[in-house]
Amino acid sequence: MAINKKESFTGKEQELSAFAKALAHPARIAILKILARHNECICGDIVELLPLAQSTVSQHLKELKNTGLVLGTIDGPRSCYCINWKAFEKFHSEFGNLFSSMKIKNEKACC
Amino acid sequence: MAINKKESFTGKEQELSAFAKALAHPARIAILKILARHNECICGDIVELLPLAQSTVSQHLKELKNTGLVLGTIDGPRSCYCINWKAFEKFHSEFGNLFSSMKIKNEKACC
DNA sequence: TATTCTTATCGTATATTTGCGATATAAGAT
DNA sequence: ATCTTATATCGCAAATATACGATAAGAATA
Repeated sequence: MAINKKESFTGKEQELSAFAKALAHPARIAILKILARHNECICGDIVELLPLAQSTVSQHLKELKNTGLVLGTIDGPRSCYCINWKAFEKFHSEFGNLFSSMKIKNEKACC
Repeated sequence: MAINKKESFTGKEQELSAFAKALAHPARIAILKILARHNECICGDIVELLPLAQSTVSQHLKELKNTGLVLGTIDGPRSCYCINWKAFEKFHSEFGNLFSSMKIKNEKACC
């Protein structure tokens, strides 16, 4: 029970769902927006802009880093994060592909 | 602890993350693709196309229905599902807005 | 060296998700 | 009326996600 069946799906489906999962929490969307807004890389200032504890924010950042949407480097005593635009672009275009490939077949609701 | 902090974020952030969550599992992406591929509404044939039990597929369909991406009607003894193109379009454009609004500010990675 | 500041990680509690089998429900067929 | 067929829901187990405080680790500073 509750065995992970995710591997039974195609690579693209797994990839897309992993991307979507990264955005599946408002805090992570907020973090991405903050990172985009501040041109320079922001570190712990993110914590001050969010209603979450420092450890929680760090966890969300780790998830975004794991999916590749965010890059991080250590800058002296602090950590510097920023958006990985390349991965972001890939995500965007793959979603566009999914949407348009779906629409090719059908456009009419039947229910 | 583990109190739900999702309400602390903006409506748009919550909405977008809810949409993303709907796509955050490969099975649900596969279901959407199946629904798009078959022009007419497909019911339990989805179960045969997926490596999941009937009850599990029904649950995923319910989630897609709850987020509004899928419509369902009862058609005699069977259920008929199809994509809610209107909601789908909204999702698509809102994601596009997020992406482009982020890119306006910055385009250069700094890490 | 001791202190402080920043961030990551650990441990823990709770909530949610995923998945299945069993059962209920509802309509058509016998 | 009973049986079959299709689907939804219930109940449960296991896995993951969310959130926090406490602590560790690493670098700059006193």
